[in-house]
Amino acid sequence: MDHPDPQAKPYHHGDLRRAILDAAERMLAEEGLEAVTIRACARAAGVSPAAPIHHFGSLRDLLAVLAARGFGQLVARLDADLSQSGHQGDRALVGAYVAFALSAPRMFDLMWREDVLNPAQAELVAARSLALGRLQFHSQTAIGEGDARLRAIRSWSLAHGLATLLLHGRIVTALGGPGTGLETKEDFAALAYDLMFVRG
Amino acid sequence: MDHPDPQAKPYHHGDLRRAILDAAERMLAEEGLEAVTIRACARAAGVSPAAPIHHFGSLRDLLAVLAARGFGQLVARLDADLSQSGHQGDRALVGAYVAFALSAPRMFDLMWREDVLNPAQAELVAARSLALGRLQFHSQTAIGEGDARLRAIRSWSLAHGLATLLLHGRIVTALGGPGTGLETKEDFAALAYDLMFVRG
DNA sequence: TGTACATCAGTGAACGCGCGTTCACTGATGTAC
DNA sequence: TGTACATCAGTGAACGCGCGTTCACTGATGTAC
Repeated sequence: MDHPDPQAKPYHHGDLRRAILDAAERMLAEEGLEAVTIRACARAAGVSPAAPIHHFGSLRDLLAVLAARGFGQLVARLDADLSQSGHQGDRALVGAYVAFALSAPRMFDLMWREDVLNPAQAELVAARSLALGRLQFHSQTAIGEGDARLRAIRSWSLAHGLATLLLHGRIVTALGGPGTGLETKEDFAALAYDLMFVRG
Repeated sequence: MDHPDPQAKPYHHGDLRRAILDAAERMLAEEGLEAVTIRACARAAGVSPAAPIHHFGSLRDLLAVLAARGFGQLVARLDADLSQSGHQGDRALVGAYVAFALSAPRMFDLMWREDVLNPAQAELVAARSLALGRLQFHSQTAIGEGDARLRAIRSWSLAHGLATLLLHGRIVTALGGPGTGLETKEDFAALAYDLMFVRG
């Protein structure tokens, strides 16, 4: 046979870095952050435990690169949902932000878990600052009174707080429940948009 | 000598449960969550590692009881700051909530770290639901338009999001900085109150 | 006031755990000439 | 087109780590009679 045996594992993988990240992302979503270890990623990719270290340097750096992916996904979602929202940018922003958090809860959590990842990792720094710039941009596309920066802080805080509390299940427990019309996370996600219209 | 030697460590401590919690709280504040281990608490209290287990059952339960303390402290702060705030309850609430988070950042973080504590621990369940009830109460003391429950969700989300983002240092990085008038966490804490007046 | 006994509080040695990381190495690839 | 050699990608065995928890135990306290 002059063609290589397709069963034979080649010594060089070809795209191991990506394969390891894919495995990490899947394990994060399905089994949680604690399941994402150097050794588990290596097992999932079929390589030795030293291979991920070779590509990422350490677990903290691997998790940072994974979180960078998360910020990239957030940006993609914001851009897709808000491309034609016009004046209502800051309102739609809250909805899109919360929707992202609910669709990838463990990734969203990881993105803020600076105790467990290397917050100075280069890819993460780049992806995060890009995402935060986008947040600021979208929050300022609305016409309204007041300091644009204040509006940005308010939109982001509201979105982040609502997303976080929803993921903890606390809002449903404390303020929702049967008969209240607020029973599922989806009810609250839909509500996110309305929140921006509440006047104090 | 017919009085007991004050140097001699008595076999029974007298108030070991409280002493362990005190040690845990101090280590949490000074060294971070990772420093709070069964063995470290035991060392700090001068007992064997099995003693904390005897009182709390497990590390997850110990941390839950510690978080229950945190919710108690939050309630105390809210009640103190808001006792005579009149109509502006929901606005002062955001300020008080953020001030608490900034004054005890690691405790605030622990209170929401359900991956690391036992969220069903009895003391924690009681303290948390008391605190959430207080939040709801204070957010509804203001006169204003709209659904009271929506207003409560908005106030709490805004407070929680702002507190969380401030603790991550992200708002200062993204939107503040030298020359912006928003440089320190204190600047932002003062701002929390103002945020409630922004109109969209 | 004593005594017997149940219960509570804490001991200290030991176990197993899977982990991240290191190390000297080998297999494979690409490149200069 | 071939060859020499540097560089890159991955191996696999080993190390040390402090941890949470268990266990059979002992010292101390309180209570019934």
